[in-house]
Amino acid sequence: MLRVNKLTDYAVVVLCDLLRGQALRSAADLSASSGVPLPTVSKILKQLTKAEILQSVRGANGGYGFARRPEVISMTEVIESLEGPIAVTGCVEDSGECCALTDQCPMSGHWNAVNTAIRQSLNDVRLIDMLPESRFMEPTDLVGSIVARHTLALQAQEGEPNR
Amino acid sequence: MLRVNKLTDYAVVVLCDLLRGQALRSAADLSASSGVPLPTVSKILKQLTKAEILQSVRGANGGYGFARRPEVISMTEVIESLEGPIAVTGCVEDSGECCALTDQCPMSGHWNAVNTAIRQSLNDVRLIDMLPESRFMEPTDLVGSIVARHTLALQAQEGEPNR
DNA sequence: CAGATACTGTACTGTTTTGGTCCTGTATAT
DNA sequence: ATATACAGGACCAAAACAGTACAGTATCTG
Ligand code: FES
Ligand code: FES
Repeated sequence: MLRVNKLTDYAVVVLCDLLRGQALRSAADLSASSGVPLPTVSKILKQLTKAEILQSVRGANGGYGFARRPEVISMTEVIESLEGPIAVTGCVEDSGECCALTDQCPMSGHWNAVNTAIRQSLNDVRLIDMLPESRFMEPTDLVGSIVARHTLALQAQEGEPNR
Repeated sequence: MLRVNKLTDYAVVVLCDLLRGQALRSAADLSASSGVPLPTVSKILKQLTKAEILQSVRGANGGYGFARRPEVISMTEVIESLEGPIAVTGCVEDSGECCALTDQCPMSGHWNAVNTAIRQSLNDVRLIDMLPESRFMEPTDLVGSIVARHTLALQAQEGEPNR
């Protein structure tokens, strides 16, 4: 049904959890507060880190935090980091394979239309759009406050507001 | 990777095949000309018929044809007919279930944002957009000619240009 | 009416993907 | 040193999927 992985689902839960709270939270901590079992949370966090959505700090008092300001993170990135490039079929370019009927296939690459359509719309949904505003203050202040808290807490280290 | 079923993939191939050719084609015929094995094609056609995208005629000289003019068929319909309602997670309304963490879930239903985003963009892609124009004439004439051929061939029977 | 054609519905099975867990290794703080 | 935490990868059970098969029904041809 055009489903997103369960892991991706969890990822958003965890990320939202991380969005309000200390800048650095351990996997165990996030597991407890989100209800997702530790090994699973761990797996997710590792992948998000590799995708440079999160950053990690090892050792005692270590944990995970956002690698950049959360409001620049789109759902495309979150989804792609958990399940690889968005490619509705094998026939979409840069996804290697083509379907078994390559030769006679009447529409080489036309799935791209569908694909880019989806990707496009996903780009417009940001991670913070998944947050229930109710738990914060006025929507208008929402972004500002999160950013403030996190960018402060993210003990400097960089900026790269890429994209 | 947010993949669509392989069956859905095939469905589009077959539908495109059906888009150029007689109005009524048997499953065997479509199988031969598309390269997709008969039992599989059959399965697909049955589902498309149930979704009222195609219509079927039983008996000798029977077969499948479009149930309505092809240019009003969106990819949303095609996809949904093959894999049920588009619902990226179990948490989307009218898809029954909610994820295991229902109670503490920090964003009840916020996947809806993603969901409608996808559905919206999919609505803008029509089946005929999947056709390789190259096999026809000028893109400008494309829609018109297909429509002409098929509406003629569709031996009247109705109109319902719904949506 | 007989026989052939072609769709309908459903059930079954092998394969692939996914979800979830665990274990070994490495980095950091106290 | 030792405890804390992340990193990476291997592993297995469960679920979803792809593909096939078959018994049933409708319709056309002659
Ligand atoms: S082989 Fe690429 S669309 Fe079918
Ligand atoms: S329980 Fe519905 S979003 Fe998690």
